[in-house]
Parts: sequence; C-alpha cells; structure tokens
Amino acid sequence: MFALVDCNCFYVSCERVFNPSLEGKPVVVLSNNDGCVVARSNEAKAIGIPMGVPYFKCKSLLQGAGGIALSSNYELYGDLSHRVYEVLFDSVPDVEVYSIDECFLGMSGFAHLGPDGLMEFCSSLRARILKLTGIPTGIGIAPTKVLSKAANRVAKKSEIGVAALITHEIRDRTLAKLEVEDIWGINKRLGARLRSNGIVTAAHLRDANESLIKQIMGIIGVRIMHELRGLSCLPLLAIAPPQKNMVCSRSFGQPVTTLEQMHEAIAFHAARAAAKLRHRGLRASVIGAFLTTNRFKSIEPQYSNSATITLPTATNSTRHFIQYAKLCISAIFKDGYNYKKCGVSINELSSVNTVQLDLLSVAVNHRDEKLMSVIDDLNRRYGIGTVRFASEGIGRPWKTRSDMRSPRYTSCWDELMVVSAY
DNA sequence: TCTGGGGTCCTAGGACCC
DNA sequence: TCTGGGGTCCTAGGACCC
Repeated sequence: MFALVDCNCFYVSCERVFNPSLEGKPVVVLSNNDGCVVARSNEAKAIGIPMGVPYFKCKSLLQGAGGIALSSNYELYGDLSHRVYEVLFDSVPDVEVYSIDECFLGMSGFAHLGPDGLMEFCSSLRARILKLTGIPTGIGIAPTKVLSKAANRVAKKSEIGVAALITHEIRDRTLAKLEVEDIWGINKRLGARLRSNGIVTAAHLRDANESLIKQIMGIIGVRIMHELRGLSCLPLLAIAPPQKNMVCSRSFGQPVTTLEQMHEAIAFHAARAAAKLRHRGLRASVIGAFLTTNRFKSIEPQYSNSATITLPTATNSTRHFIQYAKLCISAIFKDGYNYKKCGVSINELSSVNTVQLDLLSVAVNHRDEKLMSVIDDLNRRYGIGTVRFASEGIGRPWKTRSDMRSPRYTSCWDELMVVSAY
C-alpha cells in the first residue's frame, strides 16, 4: 500500500507562508529568467492561466485580475521542501522523496488500520505538515504508485484533502471517470495515440489488450496497465538510487555574441556544477558543454552544438571543471550568432569514497581539495558567490533575469523577516 | 521586448566480437 | 548465382516526469 503526499501548488504555497497577503489572489511563480509560469494558485488556474505558458502571454490577463507574478526563489522552496520531508521521515518508516513537492510513503505496515483507519492517519499527517510548515498538501492512498497518483487527484478536489482508492467499487468508479492523459506517465501525445485506438479513460487502459499497449507504449505502458489493475510494479525507492548525470544551465538575460562572455558564463555553470557535486559527495569523469541560439526566433540564424571530454581522473575541482568546460565550449563556439543559453553537463558520476586511480592518472590533488573545502565553507557561511573564480566574470551582462524574487527568508541572514513589536 | 531547468528510462541501430 | 547467426555494448534520440 502506498500514499502519495503532494504539496498544493507548492511554490505559491511557499510564498504565501511568508506573505499572507497573497492568500485568495491569483498568484503565479515564474521559471528562471522570468520565462514561463511553473506554479499557479487555484485562483490563477480559475482565470485560465495554463501551466507552462510564457509569462508575456498571460501577463495582462493576470494583472487585469489583480494577480501577482513572482520570480522563482529556489533557496526558499528547497528549504521548505526539506521541512516537509522531515515531518514525513518523522511520521512513517518508509519515505521515497520523489520530487521537491512530492513523496511516496510505504504504508504496508499500516494495512491493519483498514481503509478508514488509513484515511484517518493521513488526515492527521496532513494536519501536522500544515501546522509545522505552513504548506497545504493532498494525500492519495492506493495499492500501487500509479493508483496513488490517481487517488491524489481525487484528494486535491475533495474537502478533506485525502482520498483512498482501495476498494474495487471506488477504484472502478474513479478510473471510469479519469481521462487517459491524467494518468501518471501518459501525456498529451501518448494520450492522443491511445485515444485513436479507442482508449479514452483509465478504465479503458486498465482493460486493454496487453500486446496492443506494448506496441503503442512499450514496456512502460504495460507496467502502467498492471499498476492500474492493482498489481504493483513500481517499488518504493526509500534509498535514492545514485545519481547518474547532472546539468547546470541557464538562459541568458540578454543574448551573448562573444566568446569572452560565453567563457564567463560557462565558467559560472562549471563552478556551480563542481560545488553541487562536492555537496553531494560525488565526482565526475566526463564533462561536456553545450550552447544554443533562441529557437523561438526563427528569423535569426540557428545553431546549437555540444562537446564532451573524458577526464584523466574523476574530479569535483572547480579549477578542473572550468578548464575543461572552456575547452569544450571553445571547440563549438562560432561567431555570428545570438546565443540564448549555454550549460555544462556532467556524466559518469561516482562517489568520492570509491574513486579508482588507474596507473597513468595523476594522484588526487589534496591541496586542491583543501582549497575547495575552504571556498565551500565561506560560501556556505556568507552566501553563494561570496568567493568565486575570476573567470566567472564580474559585470555579467548575460546574467539570468529575476526581477520579482521574494526574500530568501529562511536561508540568508540579510533577508530574514523583520518583526516589529510595540 | 518577453518562451525554464533538471532529471530518468527505453529503444533502435550501429559497431564490434566470435 | 551464391553473402550466417548470435551476442554485447554504446549512443543518440525520444518520451516522460516535476
């Protein structure tokens, strides 16, 4: 038995925790560079703002309704997310962190409670999360992950915020009403293909012919089908599998045209990637860089490319990352284009505890390791970017836009909330 | 004017081996 | 004229998720 805990319009809820004046209003949170809508309050959904829409396309609609747009504040969201996780870790033994705003809970140990008891348990869990973090959630309970996702949709629409798809009657009734695109793992494109084969609802998919589904969707579709039947195929991953790849990239606030600025930007991403790897206790032995023009400006000449280098030894040193990322980007940079974005990709990740040296490789540079840990300490204590490499640039005209960001209330000393008492 | 970032898994096809 | 069979590994691209 699984329970899926999903935070309601998470980024908006985080903003509301510290700014209650946002309650009851249409609020959206924008992606990096203030580009697209990535979270919407219910009020924003109600006035017809779609998920993922470019902000400039819905700005007047939102403002006309007295709504508010905010730049994303990932430091704040990340911190509140961890607070929600903590409540869950504290409440149930098996938790899989699925995303910044979702966790699967293993409920097998609670099966003796029965459907009503499970509902009651999850109701109080929900109340506890709200009380301790300020974040509202919905919880769906079911015998498989795919069904618990469906249960969560029901929960979000219900008054009590909890729903269970345990008994066959309720499951049948719910799946008959659930559109095929609303199943976890099936988006519009796949949905259209299923529809053209007469599969319109979740119940249709559950009862479909297995070889037909295999043909349309491959093995993934077959798994979803079994999960809809109540046969669990996707286990709870309480221990996160090791990360395999990492990407650090950003769109530019304004187009980049020179190699010099491209070098700065790529050094910035390389430094971020190295710091993230160190924080996660990882090293990488393949590093790559990519760049691309703005694909939405079809009148401009388009170009995108990438290059990778295999390193002699796995590393997480910022110095090495910057050096190799610049080599990669130099190899693919071409004059005469307006670049929109660049980034660094890191592959072949391994734990710092299991690095193997081959006969020809240079021994691990301990001085470099010490330098990195000093830099990390300073940046942790005084804020990200306090100490950085000169090659990351000073003026940074290419920097991502973030004009409407709220303060980092919980993670930055200078931005703590000020409370006055009289 | 203005269109995100970070992941995973699966599959088909090519390279290569015996 | 006639041109095997079976296996692994790697990679790029597609597809999906939040």
